[in-house]
Amino acid sequence: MQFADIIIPLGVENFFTYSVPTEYEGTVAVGGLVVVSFVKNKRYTGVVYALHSNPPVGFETRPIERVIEEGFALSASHLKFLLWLSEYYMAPPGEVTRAALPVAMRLESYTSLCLAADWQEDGTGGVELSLMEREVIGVFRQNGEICMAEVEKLLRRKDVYVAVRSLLEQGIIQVKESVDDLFKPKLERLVRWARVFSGEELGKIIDSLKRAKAQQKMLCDWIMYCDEHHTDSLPKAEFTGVIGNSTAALKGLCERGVLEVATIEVSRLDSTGEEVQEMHALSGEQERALEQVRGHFKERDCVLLQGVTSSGKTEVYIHLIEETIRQGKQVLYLLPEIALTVQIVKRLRRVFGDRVGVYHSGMTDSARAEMWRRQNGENPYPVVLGVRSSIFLPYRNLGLVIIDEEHEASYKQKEPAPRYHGRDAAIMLGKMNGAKILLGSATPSFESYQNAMSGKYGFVELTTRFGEVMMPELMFVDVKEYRRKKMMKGSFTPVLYEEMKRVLERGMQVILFQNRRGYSTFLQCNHCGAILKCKHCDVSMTYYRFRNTLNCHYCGSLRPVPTVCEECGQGHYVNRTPGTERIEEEVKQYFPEARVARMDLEVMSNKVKFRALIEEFEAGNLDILIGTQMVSKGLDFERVKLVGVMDADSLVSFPDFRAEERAYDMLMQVSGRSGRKGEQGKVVIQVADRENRVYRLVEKGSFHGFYSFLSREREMFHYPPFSRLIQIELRHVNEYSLRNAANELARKLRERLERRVCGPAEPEVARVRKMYRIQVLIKAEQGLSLSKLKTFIRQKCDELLKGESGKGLKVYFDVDPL
DNA sequence: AGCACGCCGACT
DNA sequence: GTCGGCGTGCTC
Repeated sequence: MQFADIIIPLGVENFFTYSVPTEYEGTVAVGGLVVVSFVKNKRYTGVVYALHSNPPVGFETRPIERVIEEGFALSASHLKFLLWLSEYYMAPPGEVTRAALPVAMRLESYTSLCLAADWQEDGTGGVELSLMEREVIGVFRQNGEICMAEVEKLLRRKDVYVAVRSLLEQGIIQVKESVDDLFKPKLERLVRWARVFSGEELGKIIDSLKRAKAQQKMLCDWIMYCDEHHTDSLPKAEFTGVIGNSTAALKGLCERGVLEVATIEVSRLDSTGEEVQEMHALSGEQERALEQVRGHFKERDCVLLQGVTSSGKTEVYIHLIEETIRQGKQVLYLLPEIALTVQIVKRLRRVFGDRVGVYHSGMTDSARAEMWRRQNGENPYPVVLGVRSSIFLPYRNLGLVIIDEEHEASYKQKEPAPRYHGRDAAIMLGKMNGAKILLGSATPSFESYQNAMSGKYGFVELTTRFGEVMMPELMFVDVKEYRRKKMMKGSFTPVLYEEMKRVLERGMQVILFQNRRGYSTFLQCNHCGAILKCKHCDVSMTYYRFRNTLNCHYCGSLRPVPTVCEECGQGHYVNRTPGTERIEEEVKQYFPEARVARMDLEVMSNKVKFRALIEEFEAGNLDILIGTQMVSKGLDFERVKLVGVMDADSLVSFPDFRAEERAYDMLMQVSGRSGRKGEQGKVVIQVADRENRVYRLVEKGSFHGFYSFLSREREMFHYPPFSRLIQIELRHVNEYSLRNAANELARKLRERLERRVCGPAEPEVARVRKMYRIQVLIKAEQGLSLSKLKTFIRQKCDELLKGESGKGLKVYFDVDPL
């Protein structure tokens, strides 16, 4: 008898052993996809992890029900890659598999029931049927093939299970498991109103839910969400994320007939029929860069290409892609976010036409499945352009991996698990496939730059902007000074105000950049502008108003707010929290003529609104665009002559050891928006903390200087790239139990890891959906065995979970957190 | 993930 | 007492 260990694509830790029916022996292979029943008669697509002949003890195995053929199997190297990911990021294989297989391929069946074909009305075989049983039969007669939940709904009661069960046993009804074909337009689950409710009705329902607090909360949140987003339905996955993830509450609301989970068909993807054009000729510098990249690839797998904005990195990529596919090999081109880089898709398609496949989260499930199948088949796209999840597609003979904007934090997946880094995973994918890897950025991550400087990666630079585009003029303006002189116009220094006026008078455009601050607030001296930092970690401390204390997000230390400024001894600390809405109001006040628009998260989340706004601005129907981070990326506007950074201090003062690195990047990106062809643009950067070293380093304009200056500190404090970090997050409903558990864990870990253990420290958002969170950070210096370390950590966490303080405790790992 | 089981608090 | 909500554990 043969057995197969199967990975079920759920967040479960273990493998599950199934028996291989004799007719499938030889067909079932490691990496293959199989259909198995798991819990009751629910079916899942699983991945074969191993085949063996050791009968498991302690439970009966169930048979594999079906083997999925037709080119859906994972290759050995694909499976190996997924298992590496699971191991490295301390994520259960099931979780990784769930991320790797498009939803449409993770079929799960809905157990449906119907009347047995051979059953006849009068042929009760002498057995008396109960009233309930007869009612159930009636329902089936009317509705044909339906599932349990529907029987319950139609009969408006929940105790039908016994009757259905009994009917099943008598053979009057039968289970009909329909396993859908993998290609059939797959269905998406949608949460929506069961019917239309009036406000009055909703009020009554909310009142009636007094005893069901979770349901009440969920319903209220849902009503608010619908109002805000002008919608009345939401895919279930999103619903779980945005509204709440209590399945019990959702179920309750469905049973009450308030909401329903409907199954909706989703459509397929389109293809481009664009004319293929010649590649652009490279400039001298680009040609030289390309030559250097080729040279490095002869000896090394990875090359870092650092190119200032508009230096034409993409053109270099295009030439490398062309060479690679000419050799019959595949290319993976990774981007941090597809939405803002439509231009790249266009450029690639202009040269490579239909040889470019695009893969991103905006695609429908079936489209993703189709892409997956195509890549696994005879005629895969030679070039895949996509976001981080593209690493999960099958690759035949990968020759080149390009990771554009490799420093972008959005490469790191946070929720849902697995928490992997798209860049690092892609590097590993490339290595496992013997491909070359090209990392590109204007402001590389310290990790990659360190690798380049140490000689592990090849390093190539592009230092001049392409064409007649000049670098903009940077002006740092001291807000503090004008504030003292009472010369501020709201949030505008006279310098920024005058520059804006000048640009607007010429009919040109302005972008104002206001950093989105997340939840944390920091304290700044109202006299000298100094920002309060932690004494041990060199990150700004987070201010908690209700406790009036300062908390270090990294080492966990707490301290009261000093009454006078520790730097100048004169001013006192004030809370800083600006916002884009206020800036908009001020603009309207000071520039009543100007046409203003705000681009924030709301606009960003709506594709139609976003595109409309960009078009308006491009067409010159808007004069001023106010935005957060997003305006710093990918958007090129001809007529923008001025970029104003409202409050650069908020970039620098994030409670994070990477804050300065990110601030540097953002200032560079923002500057890149100003002044395109011919004319030099201006960037006005308003700062209070004028002495901050980041500004000095930005002014000097040398990335290398910036890196060498800050990397010494990173090394001293044992931060990446000189150490690896593993973050352990504990969650619990009870704050005290959580603290106890965290302290116990930290103590256990310290027994062996000693000073490598930091914390427990409270995260910025200390409570999420009723769960308190706390984090323990492990710093592993170079040379320490990561796999041994992870085993040790996991072992200690398991001990904790099994012990007294493990009740109700949840443990999450984040390897290489950002 | 989703289902059964069991605890606990409200209500006849 | 009993009913129903909500947290916990398990699934081959």
